[in-house]
Amino acid sequence: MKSSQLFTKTLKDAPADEQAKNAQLLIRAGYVYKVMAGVYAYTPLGLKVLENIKQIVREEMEAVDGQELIMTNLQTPEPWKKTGRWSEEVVDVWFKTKLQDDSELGLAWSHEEAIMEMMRGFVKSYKDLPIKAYQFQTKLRNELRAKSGIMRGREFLMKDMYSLHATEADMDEYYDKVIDAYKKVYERLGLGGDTFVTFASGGAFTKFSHEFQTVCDAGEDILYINSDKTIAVNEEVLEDATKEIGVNRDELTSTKSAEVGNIFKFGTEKSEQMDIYYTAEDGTQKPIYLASYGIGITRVMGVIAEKFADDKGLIWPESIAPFQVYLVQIGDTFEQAEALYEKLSNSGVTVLWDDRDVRPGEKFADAELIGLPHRIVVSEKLEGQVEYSSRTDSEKEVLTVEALLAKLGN
RNA sequence: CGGGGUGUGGCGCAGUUGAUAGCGCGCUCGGUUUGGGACCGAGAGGUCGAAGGUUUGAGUCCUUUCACCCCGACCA
Repeated sequence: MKSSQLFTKTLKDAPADEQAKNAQLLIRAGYVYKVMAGVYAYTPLGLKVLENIKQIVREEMEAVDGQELIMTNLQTPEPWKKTGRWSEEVVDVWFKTKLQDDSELGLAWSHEEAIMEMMRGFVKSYKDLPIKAYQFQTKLRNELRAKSGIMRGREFLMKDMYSLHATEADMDEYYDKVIDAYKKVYERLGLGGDTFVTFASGGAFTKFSHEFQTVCDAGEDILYINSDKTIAVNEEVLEDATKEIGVNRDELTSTKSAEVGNIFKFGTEKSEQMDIYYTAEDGTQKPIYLASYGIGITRVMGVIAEKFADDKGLIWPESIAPFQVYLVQIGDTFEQAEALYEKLSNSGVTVLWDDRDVRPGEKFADAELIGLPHRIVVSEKLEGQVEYSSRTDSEKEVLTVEALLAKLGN
């Protein structure tokens, strides 16, 4: 894509009403547009990042037999009334509205009840289980206070998967498989080394649920980690968890972290509350075991923006960058740039070609702000060769086009 | 929801003791430039978050209200 075709413009100054680093950089570079507190639009560059994150998550969910679907944002109250979660005392983030005939609706903040209601008609027999279904959906939550840019919004994109099982053992086994799948996701997102599976507070029916916490200064949680990084505990449950696993609190060091995933065993609670049963092999009616698995897609994007940025701008991991290469065209080199653009595109390398009629300094500054992994310069000075540098290492090398292609792995 | 702060062109800001708005960036046109956000000249663009009030006169004072940011509480 050519830079001249992007409708977004980069900004030298961040808006004064944003403090969070992720929001400042994402707005300055043209990835997001703020509509109101906690509500952001994703412009073409930002959408590409989201789609790349989604694709990684999608592949790993498919690898554990997840089936993708999409549920609705408008929800009927009945299923939520059965589980008690329509009550604003129980769930205080509901956006509620009404149809013209005055009947009530809720705007989706989660989908456990919704998917169970849907499954009522599909799960009749033990032969129908297990079921693993996931979606990417916009969640709407009327948070008292939105903050930290796109890391805690009132409208955000989430991957939520639900698994339904005939037995607890089957649920437990699958739950552990999803933990491994999640680890692969964070690994591929470049967060592997800094992301921990932690004990977290859960409902009465599971002593602990698990969170995936990524070390991040902008996070809202405090994580306690041991020296060889094999144990990480959320401060919320520090007392109980240290007792449970028998570690001494003094052996743990604390760090700020952001919750990038949350998995949860509901067990048969929803099934029983909603009166949804399957027929077992022996002909009896039995409740369904439910577990849910969330990853905040937009939050992950915010965490990555925060963690990897430097004083010049964003730094995207190769796996989710909107384009692989920022092509800086200097001087009267349009045809050379075009040929290189074609060549790279044909070999599967995505390129943002800065074809604008602006001075080189501005292009270099924008290359850094936008944060693509690789920068290539085409200039008359280079006499047909190209200059390569990576976003994380300012050392430049002059290469032939062939050598460049080899370097980019083609 | 409690506390603190801020709202002036797209963005960042200035407007002293009240006299109907100014700077930088960006934008348009012309020219000179062209490897690290150039320079010269000429322009366009705001009624000062909103409503009400005081006053001959309000961006500046008063009241109400809305929005945004930060801290806290909350986050099933």
